[in-house]
Amino acid sequence: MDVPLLADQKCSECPIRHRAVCARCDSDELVQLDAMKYYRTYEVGQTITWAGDEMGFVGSVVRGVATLSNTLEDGRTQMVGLLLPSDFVGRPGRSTSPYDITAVSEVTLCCFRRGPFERLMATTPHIGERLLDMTLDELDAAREWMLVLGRKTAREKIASLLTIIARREAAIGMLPVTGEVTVTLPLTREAMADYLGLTLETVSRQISALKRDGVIRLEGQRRIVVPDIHALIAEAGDDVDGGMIA
Amino acid sequence: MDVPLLADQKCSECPIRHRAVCARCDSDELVQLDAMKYYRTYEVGQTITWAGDEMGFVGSVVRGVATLSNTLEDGRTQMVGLLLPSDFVGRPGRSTSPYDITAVSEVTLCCFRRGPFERLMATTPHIGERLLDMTLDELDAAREWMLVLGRKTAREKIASLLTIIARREAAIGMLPVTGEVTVTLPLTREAMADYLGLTLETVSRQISALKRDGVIRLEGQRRIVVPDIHALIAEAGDDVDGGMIA
DNA sequence: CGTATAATTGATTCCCCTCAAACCCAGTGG
DNA sequence: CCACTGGGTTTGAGGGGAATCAATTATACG
Repeated sequence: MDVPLLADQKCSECPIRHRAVCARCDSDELVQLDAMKYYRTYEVGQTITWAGDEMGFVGSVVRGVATLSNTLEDGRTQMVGLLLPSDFVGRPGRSTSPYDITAVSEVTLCCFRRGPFERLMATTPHIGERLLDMTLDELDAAREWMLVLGRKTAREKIASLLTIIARREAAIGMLPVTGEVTVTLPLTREAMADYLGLTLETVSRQISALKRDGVIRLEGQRRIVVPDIHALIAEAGDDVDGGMIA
Repeated sequence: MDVPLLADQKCSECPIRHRAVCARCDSDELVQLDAMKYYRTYEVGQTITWAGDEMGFVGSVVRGVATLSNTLEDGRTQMVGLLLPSDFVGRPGRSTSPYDITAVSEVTLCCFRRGPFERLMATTPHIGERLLDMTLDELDAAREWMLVLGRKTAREKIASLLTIIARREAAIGMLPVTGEVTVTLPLTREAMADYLGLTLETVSRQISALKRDGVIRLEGQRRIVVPDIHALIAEAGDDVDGGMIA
């Protein structure tokens, strides 16, 4: 790994310090969090928690990508969330997750035991306020995704996913996103299909079609080069772009 | 109308007192809310706000049903939320809604001007806490709906919608839901289609099919009788029922 | 009764799923 | 060095479920 060991990292030097649930905490509050936090790391493919299982902690994704997904009895699964660095895991006041949570790359979580965290929340409005904002953002994202799932064609779905990942990579890395963009897919074709409500074959076919039409180029199978981000956004069929991408 | 006029209703006697954003407020806080609240009523079909427009207030649905929906340039629309009594409208800290909000029945809102409400939130943790809980519940509901949109067949989608409405009516009315249940649809076929990511023709066909198969009966076109709620739940294809229905 | 809106039903088309085979590539071990 | 493996991916052939286009029927309302 080319990242420093996180075992003893101070909150003040944390890479997600200004975006995570602790973003608005002052230095006193940070000291308290610092004292109660601990890190956990998950391998590629490892399950962080199964739907319905007890989860003794909540926390933030520090590094890596995890997914939330729902499954029907007969095995059909739908991904309902993509957790990137700074996203919050778990729900205060509830000890189980209604979703399977899975690491799709190596993931590091900054964890807090549920009880102490809830007690801290009760006395530290900054945390609850930040969590409310983050939750409202996630709700907006979930609702935007409902439009993708319910009304978009397979081609538009693929373009939407690539656009979203480009946006989020831009937001995290603070990179200006204009002209030629390279997106590194954190997901397999199957995971993309589960996110988009498609089959993996259809995902593969549509990616090939976008490549054939010159909208994207592939470098290996996880790197996608987008020569003109606006052409991709147009393929997504959205009304107006969200403003994150110039 | 068979409901009393709400113009001067006291919060303490409000029908949604114990479920809305004000649920945890003590009597002092309630006095403050009482002083700043005002009611607005919308006709059937009236738009409460267009996506992107300024909205000077937030509030709670007191009576009636409203919908949140997203629309693409070419007119495809996807409903992303159903607002029933006690649901919150608007977002603190943001002056526009990303969705169209429409009254599908006559709707009464209990409104608060944005500024005063946000100031009250800053000093009254009970409100923010309740709003966080409500938002987390809505996020769960949105994610559950993503599974419906992404992975269920048309027939399962219809059954899922009927199940959800039955659940929510039960929760609001505090009625025990067992055996034969009657669901009053607040939505037209087209609105159902927009919620389910289908066309109105497919909605109609699947309702006819469920009727033909004895899973439901129609009384008029808005009342649906479910002889055996468990048979309907089975049609929805869900893994395990949510526990609200015995 | 006549009009408008909502709902049902039918005929046909097409997009995506299903089933199936081949391919690519990295890792492993003979 | 190369065959062997296995996961991930691509591509093909065919079928099915929902969309589309179109007509008819019900319901509400003046």
